[in-house]
Amino acid sequence: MADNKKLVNAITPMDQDFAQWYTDIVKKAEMIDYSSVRGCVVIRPYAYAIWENIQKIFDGMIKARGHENVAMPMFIPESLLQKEKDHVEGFAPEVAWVTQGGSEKLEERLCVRPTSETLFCEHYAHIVHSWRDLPKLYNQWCSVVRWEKTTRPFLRSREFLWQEGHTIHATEEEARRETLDILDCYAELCEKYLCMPVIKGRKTDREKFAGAEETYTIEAMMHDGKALQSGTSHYFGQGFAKAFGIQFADKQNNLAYVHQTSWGISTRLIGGIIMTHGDDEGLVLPPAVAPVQVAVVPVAQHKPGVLEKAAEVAQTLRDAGFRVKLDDSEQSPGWKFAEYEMRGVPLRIELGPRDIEQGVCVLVRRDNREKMTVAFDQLPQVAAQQLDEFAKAIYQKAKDNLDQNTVCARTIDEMKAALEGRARFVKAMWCGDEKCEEAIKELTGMPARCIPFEQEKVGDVCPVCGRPATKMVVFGIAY
RNA sequence: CGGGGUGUGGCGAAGUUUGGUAUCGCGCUUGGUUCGGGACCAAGAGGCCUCGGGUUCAAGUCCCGACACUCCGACCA
Repeated sequence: MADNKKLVNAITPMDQDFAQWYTDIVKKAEMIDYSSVRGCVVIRPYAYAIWENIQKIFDGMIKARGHENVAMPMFIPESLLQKEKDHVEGFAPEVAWVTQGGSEKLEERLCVRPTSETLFCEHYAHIVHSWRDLPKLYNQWCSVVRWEKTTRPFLRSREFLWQEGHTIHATEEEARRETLDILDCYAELCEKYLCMPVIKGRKTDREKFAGAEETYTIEAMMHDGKALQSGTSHYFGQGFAKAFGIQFADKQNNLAYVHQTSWGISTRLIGGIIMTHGDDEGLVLPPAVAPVQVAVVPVAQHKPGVLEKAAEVAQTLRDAGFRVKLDDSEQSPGWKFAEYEMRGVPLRIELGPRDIEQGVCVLVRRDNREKMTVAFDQLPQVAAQQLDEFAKAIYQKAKDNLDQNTVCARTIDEMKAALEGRARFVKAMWCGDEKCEEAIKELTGMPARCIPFEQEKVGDVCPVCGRPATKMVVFGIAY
C-alpha cells in the first residue's frame, strides 16, 4: 500500500528526464494549474506567494532609488505600436489583437501589450516639457501577453506577470548609468535573495531587444546546464524619444530628446528557482522568498501537551520574524516530512513527547537533511543561523554547478566537445562579426548568451574566421 | 509553426489490436485504531471514457475532424 502511494506521488528523477521532473514539481508542489487557454496557467497560492516576496524585495530596492509605480492600459492601438520600426518588427509576430468591442467591430485594432514602451512613450511625450521634469523613473507591475508557440509554466507562457521599468533622462550618461544600476539590482536580487549566481554582461546586437541600443542581461545556469536569462536592462538612446517626440527644453533652452531605459524581470524567476535549487525530492526554496521558512511537525500530536507546545514553538518563531507553518492536520508525521520537503521548506521542526520532556526539538534542514537537537530557548537564534547557512549552501551548490560546467574553447570542435553528454556554458573569443556568431549557433546549437563584463582572454582568434578576436563571449543553450 | 507522444472519476493507470453492462490503485467521505520518514481496518461517495461529426442493432474501442497537455526542433522574459 505504501509502495503504491509512493509510486503515485513520485517525482520523475531529474537525471532521467529533467523536463518531466520540472513539470512534476510545478504540479505536485501545487504551484500551477492549467487553464483552458493554451499557454495560460493559474498561478496557485504557493507560487504566487513566492512572486509576492520577490515583488516586495525588488519593489523596495527601486523605491529606495526613487522609482515610482504606475499603471498603464493593457491595450495599444496598432498605430501607436507601429511608431518605432525595430520595436514593432520584433514584437509583431507574437502579439494578440482585439478587433471587436461588444458587438461592434473596432475602427482600429488594439494589441494586448506584449511590453509597454509605446504606452510609456506616448505618456512621457504628454507630460515632459522641461529639464525640470526629468528624470522620470516609472515602473509597473502587470501582466503582458505574447502569443508564444510553445509554452512551459513560468518559463514561457502566453501571459506572464512581470515588472517593467521605463525611465527617461536628460543625459545619455545618466540613462546609461540607470541601465547598469538596475542590472546590479537584478544581480543582487538573484544572488543575495534567490541564491542564484549570475553572469552579468551585454547582449550581442543579434540578441538585443527590439528597439534597444544596448541590452544588458544576467544569465543564470540551471541544474541541467542550460541558461536562463533572468533579468534584462536596456539602454534605448533617443530612438524612441525621436519616434514619439519626447522633447524637453534643456538648461540652455535648447530643445532636446530624452535618453531612455527599460528593464524587466518576470515570473520566469520562479522557474529559475525551481531549476537551480530543486532536487529529486522536490523544491528547495531560498529562505528570502520561501512562503514558509519553518514547518513545525508535531509527533504523536494526540498525546497531551504536544500540540500546545508545538503551537507555542511556532508562535515564538513567528514573533522572531519567521514565516512559520504549524501542521496539526491528521496526516502522519512521515507524510508531513515528505510533504514539506517536496514543497522546499528550508527548515523543519519535529516535536514529540520525548523532546518536550527534555526541553528540546529536532531541527532538520531541507538541503542536506541534517538533523540537530535544539533547546527551546535557543530556537530563534539557531533557526536564523541555519537559514543563513542554508542560503549560503544552496548558493554555493549552484555556483559550483556553474563553475564546473563552464568551459573554455578555442575552436569549433572544442565548443562542440564541450557539450558532450550535457549542456554547458562555453567561453570563447569572438571577432565581433555577426556572421561568425551565427555560424557558431548553427554549428554548435549555442547562441551567444552575453559578453560578460568580467572578461578573460581564452584565446587570440575567433574560432570561426581565425581573425584576431578581443571579446570573450559566453555561449550556451537557453531556455 | 514543423516532427513525435498522450487524452478513461481529483491523481496514476488497465481496457482500444479482435465493438457487447466502466475496471484497478491512490486520493476523498464516515467510524475506529495509529503517530520519530509518505500508517492500518471497515463501510461509502464519485465517470457524456477531451470535444464534434460519422459507421453500426450496439462505440472508451472503428473512421474523419477539432482542442488540450507533453517532448524534440525554429523564436522569446
